[in-house]
Amino acid sequence: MNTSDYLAAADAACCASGTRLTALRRRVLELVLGYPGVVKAYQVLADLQAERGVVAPPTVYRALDYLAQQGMLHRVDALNGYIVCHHFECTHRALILACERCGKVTELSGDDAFAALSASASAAGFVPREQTLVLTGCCKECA
Amino acid sequence: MNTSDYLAAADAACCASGTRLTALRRRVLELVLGYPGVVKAYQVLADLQAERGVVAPPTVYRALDYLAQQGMLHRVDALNGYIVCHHFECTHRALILACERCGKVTELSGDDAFAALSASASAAGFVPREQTLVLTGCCKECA
DNA sequence: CGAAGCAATGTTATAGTATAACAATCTCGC
DNA sequence: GCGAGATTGTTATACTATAACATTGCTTCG
Repeated sequence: MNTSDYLAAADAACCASGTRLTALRRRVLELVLGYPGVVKAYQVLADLQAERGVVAPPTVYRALDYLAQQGMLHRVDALNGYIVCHHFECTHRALILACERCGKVTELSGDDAFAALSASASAAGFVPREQTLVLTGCCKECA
Repeated sequence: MNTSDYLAAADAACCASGTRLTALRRRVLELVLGYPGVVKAYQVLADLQAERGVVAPPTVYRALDYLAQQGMLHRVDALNGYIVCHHFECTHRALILACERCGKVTELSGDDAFAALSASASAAGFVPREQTLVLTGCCKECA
C-alpha cells in the first residue's frame, strides 16, 4: 500500500471510529510514514518545528498517542519510539522484531505467540491487556 | 528465600562470574529487595542520597546495570524500572506480568512462551537475543 | 614492597523522554 | 449564531538516562 492509499484508509478508519484525522494528525502520520523504521517523538517534533516554527512536545505526543490508539502506530516501549502498523484495519497483536545492529524493525502478526503467553498468564489469574510484543535481536541481513 | 540468603547467593554468583558484589552494588540490591514490585532508578537514587548525601545518577544506573547483567534484576522497559529476579541461578527467560492498577509485578518462567515467539521470529530469519517479556494487564486481585 | 594496570566509583554536565495544567481555538449539531 | 465538546497551543517542569573525565582502590607481578 502506498502512502496516499494508506492515508486515505487511515482517514476512513478514523471517521469510522467517530474521530477525526485532523490536519495535524495526518501530517504527523505522514512524517512517520516517511521514516524506514522506528521513529522517535522528538524526531517528529523537529520535523514539525522545521515546517511550522514553534511546536511544543505535547502537540506531538498527543498526535502520536491518538494514532497509536487508532491502530495506525504501535508504540515500542523498548525503543522509546513508534512504528507504523501496516494492517490497522484488523485488530491484532503485533510482534515487533527490532534489529539491534541495523535498527530495522519488522512487524509480524503476534496472535499465535500472544495466545501462548496468555495461556501462561491465565494460569496466574492474570488478564493481559492487548499489546505489542517486542523482541530485540539480530535480523537476517545482519546475521 | 529470605533477604540475607538471597544476598549470600547473589554474592556467590557474582564471584562465580569473576566479578565482585561490592558494598555499593550490594546496598542497591538490598534497596531493590525492599520494594514490593517494580523499582525506579530514581527511587533507589533518592534512598542512597538519604543515606549518603550526594549521589549522582550514574552511580545508581551502573549498579542497576551490573545487577541486571548478573541476572539478579530484570529491567522492565515498559515500566522504566527494575524488578528482582528470584531465580537468577538458572539462565532463563522471564515473563513479567505487570498489573496496571495495583502495580504488582509477578514473574513467571517464560521459556515456553519464548519458544513460541522464537518460532515466529525464526521464520523471518530473525535471531532474538535473550530477554525479558512483559505483559501489562490486570492481576487476579484487581479483576 | 611498589608500581602498573584495571575495575569501580565519583563528579559534572547535559541529552533525551514525557506530562501536567491551563488557555485559546475550532467544529459540529442545534 | 451559539453552546458543548474536541482539539490544539503554550508554559513549565518532571522524569529518565548517559557522556566524559577524574579519582580511588584492588590485585598482581616483578
